[in-house]
Amino acid sequence: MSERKKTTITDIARELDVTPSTVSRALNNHPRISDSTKKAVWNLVKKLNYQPNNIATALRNGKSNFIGVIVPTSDRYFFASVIRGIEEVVREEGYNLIICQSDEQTNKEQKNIDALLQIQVDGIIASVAKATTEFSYFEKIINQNVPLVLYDRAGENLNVNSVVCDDYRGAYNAVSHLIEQGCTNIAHFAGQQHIKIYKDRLNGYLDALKDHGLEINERFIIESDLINDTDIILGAGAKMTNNLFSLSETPDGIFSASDFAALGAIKALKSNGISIPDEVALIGFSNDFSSSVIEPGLTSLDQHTKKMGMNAGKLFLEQIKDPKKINHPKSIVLEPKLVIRESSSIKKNTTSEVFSS
Amino acid sequence: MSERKKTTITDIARELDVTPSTVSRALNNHPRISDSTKKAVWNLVKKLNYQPNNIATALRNGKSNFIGVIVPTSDRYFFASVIRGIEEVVREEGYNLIICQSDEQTNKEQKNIDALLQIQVDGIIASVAKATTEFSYFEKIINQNVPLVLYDRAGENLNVNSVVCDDYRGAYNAVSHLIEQGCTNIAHFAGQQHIKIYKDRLNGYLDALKDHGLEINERFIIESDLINDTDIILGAGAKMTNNLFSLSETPDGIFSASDFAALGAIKALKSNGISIPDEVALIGFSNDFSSSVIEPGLTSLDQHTKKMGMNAGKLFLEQIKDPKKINHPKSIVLEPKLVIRESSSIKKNTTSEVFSS
DNA sequence: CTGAAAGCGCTTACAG
DNA sequence: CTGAAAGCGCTTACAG
Repeated sequence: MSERKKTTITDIARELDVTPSTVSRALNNHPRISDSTKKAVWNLVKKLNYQPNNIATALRNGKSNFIGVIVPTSDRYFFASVIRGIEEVVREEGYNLIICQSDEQTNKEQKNIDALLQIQVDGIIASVAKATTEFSYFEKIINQNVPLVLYDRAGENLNVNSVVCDDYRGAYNAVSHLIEQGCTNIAHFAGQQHIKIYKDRLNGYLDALKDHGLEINERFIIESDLINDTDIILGAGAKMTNNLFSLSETPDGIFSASDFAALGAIKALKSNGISIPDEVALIGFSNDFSSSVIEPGLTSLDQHTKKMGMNAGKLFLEQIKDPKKINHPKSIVLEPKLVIRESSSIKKNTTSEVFSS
Repeated sequence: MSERKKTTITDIARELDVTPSTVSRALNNHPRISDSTKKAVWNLVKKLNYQPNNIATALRNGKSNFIGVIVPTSDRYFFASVIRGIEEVVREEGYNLIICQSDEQTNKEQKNIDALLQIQVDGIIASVAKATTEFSYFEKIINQNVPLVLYDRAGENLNVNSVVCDDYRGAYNAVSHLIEQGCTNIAHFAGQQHIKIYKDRLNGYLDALKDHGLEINERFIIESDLINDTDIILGAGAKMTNNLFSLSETPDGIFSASDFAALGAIKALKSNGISIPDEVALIGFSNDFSSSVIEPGLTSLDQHTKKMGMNAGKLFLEQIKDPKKINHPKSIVLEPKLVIRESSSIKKNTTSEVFSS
């Protein structure tokens, strides 16, 4: 078996009796290279199946054309969709993505950041791991003047470009919708409160209750880590639901900060013969594909994940093109869209949405 | 704003009054460097926050430590899980993954391959796009002596390492299970027959019928592209089901080569008041998360996706370590596991699996 | 229109 | 134990 033999610019130059400089320029379509040499070079390139060595170019140019993307976990539809959005935008400008998973753990997140910096990425697009409470590692990126864009979960005090959801508004609208449907005792499955998105969702919930003159019942607010493991969170959602319904006073609505916990709740309610949405209406968050699969369909908040990715990509490109702008970082805020399904359509059970999410 | 200033080995050398050679050796823990210099180097590395430049190392060593991974689409749980498996195995050996999506299209697949080769990946792990019928581009990888490992969808005549499912056996077992449950008229939602996995699934279906003395009804075999877009395939599954049930003779079982088509079928059957599994039993393929969400739960075939990824990673590492072995490529075949849920439990409706997939 | 030369940051065979 | 030198494959300012 022959060695991995790769044709180089030098090989082409030798064959054509010119210098590597000329070949390089021909390949880059430099204006002051004659058409005849360009043609000769191109022909030979085809014939020898020459592949430029990006690594060498990267070293020479100080630009790798890599963007590091950190996702807390790629097992979820949410993040896969964000990646698609990023890719669509940056691929056109010749960037390749290096995707890393932090698994929601701070130490993995830090390892990812170090690895990406060593690879000399031109920028990092990240969503902060749930466990992370302190952002010095992200400051490390900034200090090395590597463009950083955060999406969905942004560090509150980091002065960087970001694209996030208006979680407060989403929660507020969801709970208001439940109230409009006639719910008066609405429970909330909350996430860990050191994470901004979950704090915002809780606040949206609280303010919607207040603004509608409803009382807040502390026992109806259940905080948990809303872990991403689908098997576990389904069971956890069911357990929280069963706990809720062992109270003397029970809710007639649940707003869950996670779709999966809400799915577990639906399963638990059904197996206890509690009718949805008539006795209890539910709303989840994220509009995962499975919320259109379950019956009754789960009302949820679509976070425009692909759009989120595309915006993150755009912010990155802007920052690359005009590095000074970073002194005035932008935060793009997307308003989540309430996708209403059967789980919250108490009165007007008109068209049940079956085949689209 | 200061330039992106990166400390280099040369900087450290100058500061310590030694040569870059020494610093490089110290960093690589070379045995013939004194402990004192090593210590001095390490201290300065910490202090200056030195990050080795992997790009330079890659160029010098002719080894990038990148592995290119091509997935037909990362929107699906299936592939996300494979990636996890690969990553877990190869990360330990210092490899980073570059993930590309072909979106099931041959031209994107080819672009991905070219991009990966230019980036000088040390190997490529890929699953062939559905549209691809001819494998010259994969031969290009092989001709450049870049290790290639295929997973799930392998080119039939490509002589490379691969890890695949025993789709024939999985289908055979699924259909046999339906027959054991009492089904005698079993329909099949088939995929495109130029793709080996779908051909194998069809053959497993056919042979199971034959071996159990059941007749084959051509009108019960419906071929389609089983497109990955969840919204579309749900509707398509429903439509195929409605067509089936407009025939004079209707099936009492459906074996679908795709989970999503089966989900669509369940929705259609339910809205037509046809009871599952009593009147029609169903089995899907892939054991997507959503098959445990729908009610009744969809029986499906688990493909051990993470294990598939881990095996692909291992095959790659083996090949890197002993390049000669590739003359005798290995094919690891995983047996899919039938995960039985309510959709196929006609008689023995014992324990309904609710919170685990 | 093309060439000669230097350099991106690292590593390693050769020498001492 | 350490240094001087060459080179990985490319690009580009300088020169002609």
